[in-house]
Amino acid sequence: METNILRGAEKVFAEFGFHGSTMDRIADNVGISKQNLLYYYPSKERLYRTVLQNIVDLWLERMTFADEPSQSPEQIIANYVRGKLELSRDYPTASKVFAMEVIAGAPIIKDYLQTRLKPLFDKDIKLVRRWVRNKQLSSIKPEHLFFSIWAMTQTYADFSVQIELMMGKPKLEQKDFDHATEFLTTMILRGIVDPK
Amino acid sequence: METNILRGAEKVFAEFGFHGSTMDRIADNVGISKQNLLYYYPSKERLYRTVLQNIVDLWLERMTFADEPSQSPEQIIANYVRGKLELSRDYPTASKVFAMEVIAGAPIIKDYLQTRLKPLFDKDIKLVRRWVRNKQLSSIKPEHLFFSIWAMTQTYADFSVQIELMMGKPKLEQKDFDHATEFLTTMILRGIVDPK
Amino acid sequence: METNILRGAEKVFAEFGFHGSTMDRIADNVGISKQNLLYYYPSKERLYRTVLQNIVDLWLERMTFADEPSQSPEQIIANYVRGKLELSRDYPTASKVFAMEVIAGAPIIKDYLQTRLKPLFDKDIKLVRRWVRNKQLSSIKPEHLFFSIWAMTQTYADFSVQIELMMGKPKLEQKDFDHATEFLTTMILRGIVDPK
Amino acid sequence: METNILRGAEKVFAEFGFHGSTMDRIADNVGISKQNLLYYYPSKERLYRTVLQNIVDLWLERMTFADEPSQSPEQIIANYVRGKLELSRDYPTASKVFAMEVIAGAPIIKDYLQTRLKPLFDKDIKLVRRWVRNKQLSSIKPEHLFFSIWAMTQTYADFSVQIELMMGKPKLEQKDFDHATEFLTTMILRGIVDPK
DNA sequence: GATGAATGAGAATTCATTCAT
DNA sequence: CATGAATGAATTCTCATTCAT
Repeated sequence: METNILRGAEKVFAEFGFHGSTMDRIADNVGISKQNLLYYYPSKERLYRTVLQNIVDLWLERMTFADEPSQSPEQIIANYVRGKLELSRDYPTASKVFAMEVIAGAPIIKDYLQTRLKPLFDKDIKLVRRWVRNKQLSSIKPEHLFFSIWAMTQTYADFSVQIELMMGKPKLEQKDFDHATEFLTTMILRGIVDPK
Repeated sequence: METNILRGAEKVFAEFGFHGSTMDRIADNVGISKQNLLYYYPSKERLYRTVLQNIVDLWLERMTFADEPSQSPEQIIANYVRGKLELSRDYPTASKVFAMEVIAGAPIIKDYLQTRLKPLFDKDIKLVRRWVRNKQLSSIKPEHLFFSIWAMTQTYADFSVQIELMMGKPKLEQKDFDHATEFLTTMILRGIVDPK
Repeated sequence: METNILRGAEKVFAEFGFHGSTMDRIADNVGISKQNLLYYYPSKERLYRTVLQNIVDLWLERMTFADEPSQSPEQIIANYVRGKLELSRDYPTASKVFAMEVIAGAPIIKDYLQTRLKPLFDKDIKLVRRWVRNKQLSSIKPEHLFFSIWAMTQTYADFSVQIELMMGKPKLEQKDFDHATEFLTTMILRGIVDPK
Repeated sequence: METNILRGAEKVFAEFGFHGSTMDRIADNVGISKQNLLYYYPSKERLYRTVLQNIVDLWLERMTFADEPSQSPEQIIANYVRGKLELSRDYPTASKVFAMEVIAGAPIIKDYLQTRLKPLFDKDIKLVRRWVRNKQLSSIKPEHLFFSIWAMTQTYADFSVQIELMMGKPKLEQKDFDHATEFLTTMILRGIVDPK
């Protein structure tokens, strides 16, 4: 039941934002009464926090490099992009809720990002810097590489409506994600690795 | 006065979303009374639509290539990226309002995007296709190029809080936008132009 | 168990009044679950009535003179005052619940007071009148004697917070009740008995 | 309007206590809409505090001796009792609200009593002590004199229902207050002044 | 233009109570 | 006896909006 609720709530939060979502609508969406919803989550904010927490946990796990020392920078980055795109494909509403929270100034998860994401980010930055020093990558600012990858991959979830509109189709298909993967990995890798 | 109101409203809408923004807060932000605000804009939705309209106009103008037949693809794309980044730097709240609207499913501006942006987008796509055909660009899917550029440039406005957190600074500076410009243009161009 | 519940409920009712008391809080106070509380008392009003019933029974028993024909008026009145003060000392929360009920207009116990207390009161009034006729007491209105005694003795329970505040101590002690007894009996008896 | 509201609210608070009073009922009582009530007092607690504040101000003013150095202790005390009884007669609902607040532990006005009433009380206590030392009064504990007078005079407001029930009349009349005044002043003065 | 007063339509909670197990 | 789940009926409070001045 709790899982059902969280799924339904996530969908509503993604569409209406925190303030625009009503407990009534969420309850409807889950198929229970508003009071029963409040039985499980004693307040809207608590429910939102729980939804957000789950999302952030899922997110953090994939916002940093998998530690695979045996792989080349190219392989690691390609895998990373692929993983992020899969996340956008499989959890689009989660991505939207996360996006809205951050755009609105991350009032709830600021601390969490600071204490949890930042250290992992710093570690990854160092790794990319080493690759640059070793001439495995061209001379780039690693921070911006990450901001770009995050943006480009998450946009397929967050801005899906715009993308669908531009593509002239009602829903993104697997094929589109394949193309995105192909495009992004190719562009990024060619863009940041010096030609031999 | 109207301009003042729109500026204030935009800021509030960016932070709280449509539903989370109250006429009271907007009025406060502008420095007038709620009733006076309603004198200028007879309803909250009307105010929101006006804000959004202004944003979209600004946006559309820059979401497509400037028509400069004398320039090379590289120059056009580089200018485009630069322009989009300037927009993010100069109108971050506008960008956020636009982003929230689109993430929420573009309930208000869907039609507008369909009728106004889509044709321009199609035209640009054709242009890029021609460049590809002429081997001026490598063999890429043009749609994804646009989605990526939009995402990467707008992220400096929309996700500024996250970026600032990761950079460990309270506010993005001109220098950061310079680095972003440098990084993005370099990566994109190297990424989509075959080495000679 | 029932006794435990009644004790806990009385405490809560005394602090929050009928409307301000929740079954949850009472259950908490007793150390059982709300549903279990409802197993013993099927409704909040039923519980309140029971609490009140017990209090009123205790009260009525002491709101009238003990029938001791062998004693002098002075002795009877002194004993009465003493007894009422002991009641305030030993059952302060009961007194408070009773007080709140009466102040609020006695919606529940009006009938009970009418049918049970009134006759006893009338009997006592007659007795005091006889004493007055016999010159054992000075010429007073007996009703007001009772209202005064009730008020003065119950105030040590009902207004204990104010009294403690004025006395500058966290809790009334036995000594304070001794002083009150001494003061009240002396003042009352000197006040209503003609000096010889 | 504000005065109307406060009067109506006082009546409702006196009958139902803070928790039992609803904004709806108060609004009804005043003859305005609930929302309009909230326009004037933005929350129930704020309204209650205001009502209580007014009452306490009225109360404090009369809970201590008027400073009349020219008068004898007997005169001062008699006037004091008279004044308190008038207060009970003229502001019975105010008295009830005050009583309920104190009985419930004075959650709101504890501080106020501590900082405002206590100093005045201490001053009066000292004055009575001097009278005792000067043999103008018999050897009594002054604190208890005050607690008793407060209780005896306020009971005609707070416990009016019980008193009316015992007197067998629907409402206390001026005559009853005259009798109470007569009874109380006589009993108290004879009770605390040594016969000459 | 500007502002005080008023209100209808929600929305989040609270809480007593019921039901099934 | 005890407890998790569920709900109807309030109740407080918010907020856009209207109206009169």
